[in-house]
Amino acid sequence: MSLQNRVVALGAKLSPQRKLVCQILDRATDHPDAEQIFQRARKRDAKISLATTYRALKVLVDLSLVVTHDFGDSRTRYEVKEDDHHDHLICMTSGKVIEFNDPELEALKKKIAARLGYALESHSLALYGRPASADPRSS
Amino acid sequence: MSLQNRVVALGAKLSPQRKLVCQILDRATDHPDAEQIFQRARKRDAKISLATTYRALKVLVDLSLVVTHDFGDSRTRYEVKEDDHHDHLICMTSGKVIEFNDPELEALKKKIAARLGYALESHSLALYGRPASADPRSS
DNA sequence: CCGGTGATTGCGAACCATTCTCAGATACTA
DNA sequence: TAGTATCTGAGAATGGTTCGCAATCACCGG
Repeated sequence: MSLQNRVVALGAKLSPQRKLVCQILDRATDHPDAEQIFQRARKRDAKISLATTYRALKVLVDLSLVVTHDFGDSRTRYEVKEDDHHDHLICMTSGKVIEFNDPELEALKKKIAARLGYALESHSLALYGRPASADPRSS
Repeated sequence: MSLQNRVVALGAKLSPQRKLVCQILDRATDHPDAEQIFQRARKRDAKISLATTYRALKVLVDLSLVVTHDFGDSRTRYEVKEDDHHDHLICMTSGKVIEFNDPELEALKKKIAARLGYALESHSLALYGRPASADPRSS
């Protein structure tokens, strides 16, 4: 189901601006920050404001339809929350973000929390690395 | 070896202000942010500025003697880098930060990066959970 | 001891991402 | 169609962090 349909399904209002932000996130293959989302939104609605972009993103995050990431720079990245959870590896050479899913890792995180007496609610993980193979400049 | 001695060992200057910041970090058992470190420094040097506190922290981080953490609020936390690496679990009920070391997790992170073709250089991990036992309000 | 050179400091201004304020525009309800 | 609540754009405000600058300090050769 598309992000905007899920917004409606949850009973939230879907203004033209929110719809636009939903569509941009649905189509995004990268992990854009608010400014990038705002710039993309602008191309289809020259009047949309950055504040409204932030407000739409907050609504989506509050509905748990979108998740945020912090990749070490000081900008919050946004991504549609999919059923298959994944974490990220950031290439320190090219800046590229690689998604990965590792069931063993997921299980281990829960296990560690449980061992400490906690029920895991969420987590943030980012791996930072450089290409290991022959060409360290490859992206 | 104390943090300030390590600074000297690396050939960096140790001004009274930097020395003070080093001592505060060495004694800290929590994960203070810059403002907290500044307030603690003030108690022994009423003239020290917040900017100098930030500058001293930057020197220590650049020397890889101190690491930073982001626990989801918008303040950077500082911690002396010890030989034994650990990650953190943040209690969403009390805000308490629990350190843990899990060799299996460390190995897995490296393995995942390697599988993707990367050499792991660093990572950031924070688990967020709530007490799993009888009393969900316990800290 | 003394001046020179470069690093460090305190202060306040500047920055940047994000949030807030507020008045006007919209949308649903009755 | 009026009433009420929500949303929007614009720009000001905020909070953590960094910068610019003049004053100060530390160390060196003489």
